[in-house]
Amino acid sequence: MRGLARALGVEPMSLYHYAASRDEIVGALVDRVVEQIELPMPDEGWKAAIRSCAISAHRVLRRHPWACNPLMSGPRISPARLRMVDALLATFEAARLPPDLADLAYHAIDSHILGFTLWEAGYTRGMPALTGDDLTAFLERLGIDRYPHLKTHAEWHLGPHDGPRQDEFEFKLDLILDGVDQMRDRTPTQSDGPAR
Amino acid sequence: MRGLARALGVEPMSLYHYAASRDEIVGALVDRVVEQIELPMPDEGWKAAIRSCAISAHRVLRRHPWACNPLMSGPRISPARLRMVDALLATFEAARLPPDLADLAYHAIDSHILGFTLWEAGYTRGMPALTGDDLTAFLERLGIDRYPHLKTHAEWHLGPHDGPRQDEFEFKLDLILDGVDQMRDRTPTQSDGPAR
DNA sequence: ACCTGAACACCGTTCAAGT
DNA sequence: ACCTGAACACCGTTCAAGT
Repeated sequence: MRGLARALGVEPMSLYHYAASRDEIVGALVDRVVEQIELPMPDEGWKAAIRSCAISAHRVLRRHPWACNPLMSGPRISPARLRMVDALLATFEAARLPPDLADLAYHAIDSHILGFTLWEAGYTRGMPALTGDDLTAFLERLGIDRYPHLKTHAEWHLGPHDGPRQDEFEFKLDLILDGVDQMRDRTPTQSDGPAR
Repeated sequence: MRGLARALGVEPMSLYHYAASRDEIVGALVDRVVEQIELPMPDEGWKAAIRSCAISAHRVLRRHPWACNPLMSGPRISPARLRMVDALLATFEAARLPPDLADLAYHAIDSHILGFTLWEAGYTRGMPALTGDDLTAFLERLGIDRYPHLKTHAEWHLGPHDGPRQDEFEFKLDLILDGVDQMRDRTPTQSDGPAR
């Protein structure tokens, strides 16, 4: 509040003429972020549609990590958020997922988008570009020798990992999508035929 | 700080004789939480071991949701945390996962535990035991009719879901574990034989 | 060694008073 | 209508001073 007021060249209390509370302002800002997420395009198949929407959400939220916590805590009833939820559910429905599987899949995707992005933000913030020497010194200081497998893992990280690293968000996303896809094949829909 | 001091019947500044900062106290409390998580037992197979450790972590963290954010943001170098990370990596190593897959799997599990639990906490906090009538009124007020698929989904939630609901944490956890397992089978290890 | 009073630099927010 | 001064009830933290 005070910072925003200063940026606007105004006293903090003036803000309360335009917004009822800090939460209202944060909620509006979150909505501007969520608006930027590309909605799933149903004509490319449900998996590809969900996939590109999730990747878009991740890319957008990575630029605004502060928005993850407001989105996760409390019922975000912002229009953009509702629109996105509706579009995701529409995609599952068009794919003829049975409602209980659609529910599981939707929650899995939603929690992956928000949870992973927040986890990732904390992770990269915790590792502030430590170069090799600083990192080894850091590791020594906290008694890395008592954790041999962690040490091996850290040494592997420092070595030359061959080839481009797989994107971790997409890795986990595909595990979810492929798993749901397999369950969909095993659970026949009401019409009992493949979705067309 | 002030609340803790009041609970101890002491002035806030006295605390700084025992701890350097608020973060130090929070870190110590987080460690007491992480200590309660059951470590993976290697003799039951890597999948079952990781699975029961993750479920234990979820159960513990669900009782202390405030610990998720401190665990995610910043490098938690607490002993219990390091011990758990080391045990997870040891399990992947014993299963002869190639290091790049072990890295992906470990991050997927870690982000699932912390990210999902935090997501879940916000979700259940946002839905504070709304009974049917309150919820329908709430839905009407925010223009649910503009989101038809969300409306269908909400109505399904209100109806009688047949059978016991699958645990969502375990659902996503198994998607990760099974997916990693399949990738392990496709990627031969150095010794080129099945892990014994 | 252990505790505290006074103080500092922060928060979000209210309300009556200004123009 | 739009802004603000003064004030309130909060934070975490420091430091010199108490016992």
